[in-house]
Amino acid sequence: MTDRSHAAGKPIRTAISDEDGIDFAIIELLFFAYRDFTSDPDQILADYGFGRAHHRVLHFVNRRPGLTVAELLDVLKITKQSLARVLKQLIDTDHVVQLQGPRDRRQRELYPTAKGRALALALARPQSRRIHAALGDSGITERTLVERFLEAMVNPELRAQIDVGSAKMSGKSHGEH
Amino acid sequence: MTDRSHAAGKPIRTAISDEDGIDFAIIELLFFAYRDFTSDPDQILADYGFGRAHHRVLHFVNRRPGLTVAELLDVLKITKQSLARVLKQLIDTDHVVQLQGPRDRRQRELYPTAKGRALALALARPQSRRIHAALGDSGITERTLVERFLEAMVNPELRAQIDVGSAKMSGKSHGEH
DNA sequence: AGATTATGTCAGTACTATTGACGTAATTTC
DNA sequence: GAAATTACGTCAATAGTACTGACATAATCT
Repeated sequence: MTDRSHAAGKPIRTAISDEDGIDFAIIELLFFAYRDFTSDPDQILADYGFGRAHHRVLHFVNRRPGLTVAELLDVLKITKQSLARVLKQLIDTDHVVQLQGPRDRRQRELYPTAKGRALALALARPQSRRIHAALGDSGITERTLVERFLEAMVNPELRAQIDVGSAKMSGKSHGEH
Repeated sequence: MTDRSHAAGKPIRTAISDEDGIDFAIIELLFFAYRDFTSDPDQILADYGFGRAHHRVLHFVNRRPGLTVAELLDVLKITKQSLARVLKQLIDTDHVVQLQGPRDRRQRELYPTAKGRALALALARPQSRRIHAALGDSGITERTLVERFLEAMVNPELRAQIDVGSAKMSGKSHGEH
């Protein structure tokens, strides 16, 4: 099994480090940080028979109540078919409700129920605790620094999807002007 | 379809914000940042018929040449069966080679080939560019701040897996003393 | 009336992951 | 030296999340 016949390449024994100025340290840290960050809610979700997809839908429905199916697809960057099953389960279990769009009756505006809001909060709580602990541990007094870095990591053309201050989307939600 | 009969919960129309002091802003930013961060290499991987799992294996084999299968499983937090197919493909395509462990011949030490190293670099390049651009855009002069924050986001008991300075793991690799 | 839009749904597929079971070879323990 | 343990590989079955393509319905726009 260890034979490397048939012209296999020779093993490279030196670790990749900063060749070509690649920032492997932060690349790797992002992997570890995100891995553990998402592991928090995963255990709660398992109790409901839900997965990460449910979490993401629930999160954005709570953050932007009244968003339409099309808007949700755009934020999540998934297809209609992928969303269908997940959204249906959330509606069947009374975490999310659909309302006919007032202006356009074809649209379905999505809203959380009290149950859906409670679950969203329960899922966010351990994640928020982790963030606050991390800010404290790393001695970063200005959380703005982390916010700015993360925002700058997002594709420029997609930054419109973000509402950092949660102020832009208080009254009416989307694309109003 | 918009009937909410059978005792459905009432829609909540106010956006979740900072109730209970939950840090929704950073929670959401982490989602967006990671979504776009991983989208970079995905396109390159598609050309090889590979997925994110291949990328992760390739990354760690390059970062810690000579790690064993068991160590890799521990870092990735997946099962042997999940790794099997992915690793086999990387070996068959001559990106990774296995060598018999010198001390323990049951072990398979994993090393990148020149081909595997080249691919790892190609995958890391756009991610590194994004990170540097983000550090610049956000006006963070000290990259240490971001590193410290991300490291603090990782579960304390798992921080041993990280080698930030890529200095800890130069000569001998893993689990010494 | 006809085209377009928003949504839902069906069929088929792919990738990544899971658990459980079993086999083999090497090492360790007694 | 025999027995137990360890490291790895593999087979079978299953689940969650995603994909493409196609089609249907209702509402709106032209």
